[in-house]
Amino acid sequence: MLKTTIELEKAATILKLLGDKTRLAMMKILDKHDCCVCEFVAIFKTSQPSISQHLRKLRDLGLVKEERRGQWIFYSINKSNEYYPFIQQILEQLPSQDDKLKDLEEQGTRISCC
Amino acid sequence: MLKTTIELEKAATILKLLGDKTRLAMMKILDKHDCCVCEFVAIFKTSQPSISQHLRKLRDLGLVKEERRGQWIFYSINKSNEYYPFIQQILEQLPSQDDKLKDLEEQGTRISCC
DNA sequence: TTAGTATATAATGATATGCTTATATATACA
DNA sequence: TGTATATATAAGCATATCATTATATACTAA
Repeated sequence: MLKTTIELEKAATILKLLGDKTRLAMMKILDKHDCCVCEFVAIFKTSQPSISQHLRKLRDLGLVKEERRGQWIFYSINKSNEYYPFIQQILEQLPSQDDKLKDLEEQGTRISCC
Repeated sequence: MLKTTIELEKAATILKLLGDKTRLAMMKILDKHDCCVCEFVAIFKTSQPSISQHLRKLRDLGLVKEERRGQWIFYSINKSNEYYPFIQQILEQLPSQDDKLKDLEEQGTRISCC
């Protein structure tokens, strides 16, 4: 168990952000693998702008980082964020979302860009 | 670390519920002490209906239980809820809210009903 | 029974959220 | 340069959320 505590209001802000199934699944996936936007678009049944908007919210709080690699923009968990330990403890309790990525690989979608 | 995992959609629902500073503080307080509604009304700067509505949401998901004691209705954490371990790990990382209760005692407000 | 206290619920309104469509920007490549 | 691809942003809309005020219900005690 972690000893550190986190200010309650800040915790509420983070939990609210994680309290959306798309963002929560994104964070769970990102905790293990970097991903580009097109992968998320393929994984979740929603539009590209919707994915971008979710990522922006996560980025605005510093929970994820973005990095351009050529044509693509890869997102990764920001492990140096001061709230990462708090978030990680939550993510650890969630089932792996690797099956979602695996489905993409089988479809060949993941290989197309990443 | 807990071994159990929790369905992702259910986790998102719970996190969304906890993603409100009033409800999150309530849960943190309830994790240590039972409380009646009038205490919460005194602690938080909001109306009694607002408090009741927050408690209803927590109750609807089975996160808290209510118990009438005469004129008052006491709320307590529902430790037998299947998601309690998940919630507890989150609450553990938050700072104690005992100061809020202490303030009430000093004002004499807590003693009035509880 | 009546008055007072504690709590819940209903109705309403302001603001937030999350999606969609349309468009802008940046890169890759022929 | 022109076209295609990847991503971000803007605008608009439907729905959700959270507070407030008003009212209903339940219990207590005179």
